[in-house]
Amino acid sequence: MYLLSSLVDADPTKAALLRAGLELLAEKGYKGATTREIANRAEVSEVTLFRHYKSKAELLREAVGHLSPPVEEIIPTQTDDLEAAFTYFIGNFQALIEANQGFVIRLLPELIRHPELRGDTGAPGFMRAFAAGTAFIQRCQKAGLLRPDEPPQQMVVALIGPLIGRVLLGGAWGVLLPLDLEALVRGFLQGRRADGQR
Amino acid sequence: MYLLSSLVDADPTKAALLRAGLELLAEKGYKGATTREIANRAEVSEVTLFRHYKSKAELLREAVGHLSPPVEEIIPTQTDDLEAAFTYFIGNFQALIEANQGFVIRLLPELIRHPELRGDTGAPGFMRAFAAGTAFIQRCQKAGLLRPDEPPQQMVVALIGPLIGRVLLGGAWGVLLPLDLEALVRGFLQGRRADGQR
DNA sequence: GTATTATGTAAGTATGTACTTACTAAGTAG
DNA sequence: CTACTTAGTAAGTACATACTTACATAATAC
Repeated sequence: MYLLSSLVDADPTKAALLRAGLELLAEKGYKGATTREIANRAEVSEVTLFRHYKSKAELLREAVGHLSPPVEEIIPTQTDDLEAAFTYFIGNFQALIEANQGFVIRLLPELIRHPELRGDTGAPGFMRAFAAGTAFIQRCQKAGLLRPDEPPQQMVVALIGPLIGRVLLGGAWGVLLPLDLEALVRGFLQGRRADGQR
Repeated sequence: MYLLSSLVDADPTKAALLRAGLELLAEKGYKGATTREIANRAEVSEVTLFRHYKSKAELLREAVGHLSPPVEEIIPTQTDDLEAAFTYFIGNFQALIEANQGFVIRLLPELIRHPELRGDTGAPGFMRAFAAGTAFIQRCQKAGLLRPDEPPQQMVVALIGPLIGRVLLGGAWGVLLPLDLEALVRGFLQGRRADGQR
C-alpha cells in the first residue's frame, strides 16, 4: 500500500515492522496503532519489535521517514509543450494519490497532528511529491515559461489542491467523483504563462 | 471554535461538554480525547460527564451531531448573475473553512476514520455546508443556468475541492497560501453554463 | 563443537483510561 | 422546612497498553 524505499530487502523484519506501523498509523491513528497489533501484522512477536526499536514513537518516526513516492517518474522531462507537460504531471500525481488515498485522508492529517513524527531531517520523505511539483514549476519559471511573480508553492496549491480536496471529500462521502484533468490544467495555465499567450 | 447549534443556552453543562469533546476530538483524535481531559476543559468533574452521557462514544456522537455551520448565510439568494452568485458562495465558504481549519484538517479525517460517530440520522450536521452547495447548484441546473448533464456533487467537488485541498496542504506546510477566488469561479463556470455563453 | 545472533514464549511492571459507587454540599421548588 | 436536582470529592474496578526481564530454541559463523 505505502511506498517504502530501500531497506526493504536489507532487513525483512524491520521492513515488515515499518510497513505494518505505517498501515496502522493510517488506519487507527497514533494512539490506535498499538505495538501489539503492529507486531501481529508484521508477523513477529511484540518483544522483537522492542528489540529493533526502543519505542513505538521511534518506530513510527522511522517508518514515516522511509516513505518515498516514486518522484522521478511523475516529473515531466520536457517543457516545450507546457500543456502536455502539466497534463503528464497531474495525471501521474492523480494516479499516485488515488493509489494512496489512505495517505492523504488518514496519514497526512495524522502527521499534521503529530509533527514530531516527521523527524528533524529537514524535508520528510512523504512531502517529496509536493516538493517535486514545486521544483518543476520553479524550473518552468526560470525557463521563462511561467509567470515569475507568483510563488511556485502557491501555484502547486492551485494545481494539486483540487486533487487533494477531491480525495478528502471522496472519503467523507464514500464516493470518489470524477474530475476533469484537462479542464484543470487549462484553468491552471490560463493567465500563468509568461509569454502572455493563451 | 466550532459551531454548535441550539442547546447551547438550554443546558450550559452539556454545551460545555459537547464543545470540549469536539475540540479534543479534533486536536487529539478519538482515542486521544480522554474523558478526563474533556471534563477538565469543560470545567466540570469527570463524574458529571458520565452523569450526562453514558459513554464517551455517546458524548462524541452527540457532539458531532450538533455541528452546524451557518448554512443559510453562505447560500446566495439571487441567480441572475451567476458569476456574482458563485463568488458570493465561494467567498463565504472560504471564510467558513478558514475559520474552522481544525474541522477540515483534523475533525473531518477523524470522522472518516470513525463512521460510527456520524450517527444514523441520515446526513450528519457537519456535512450540511457541502449539501447546501450541492442544493444550490442543483437549483441553478433546474433553472436552466448550469449544464444539467454533470452531476451536482461532481460540480461541488470541482468548486470547493480546491479550498479543501488548500487548507490541508496549508496544515502540512504550516503556511496557508493565498488562492485566487475569482479565477476559481471563472474556471468553474467556463464550460458549465447552460446557455453556452461565456 | 562452541559462540553468536535473531527470534520466540511467558510473565510481569507501571501507568492510563473508561466507567462505577458511595457519600456530601449547595441551590431551587413547593 | 423539606424534597429534589445538580454538582463535587474520593475511592475503586477492570482492562489495555508501552515496555521489561528471564529463559529457551534454532540457525549461522568460526
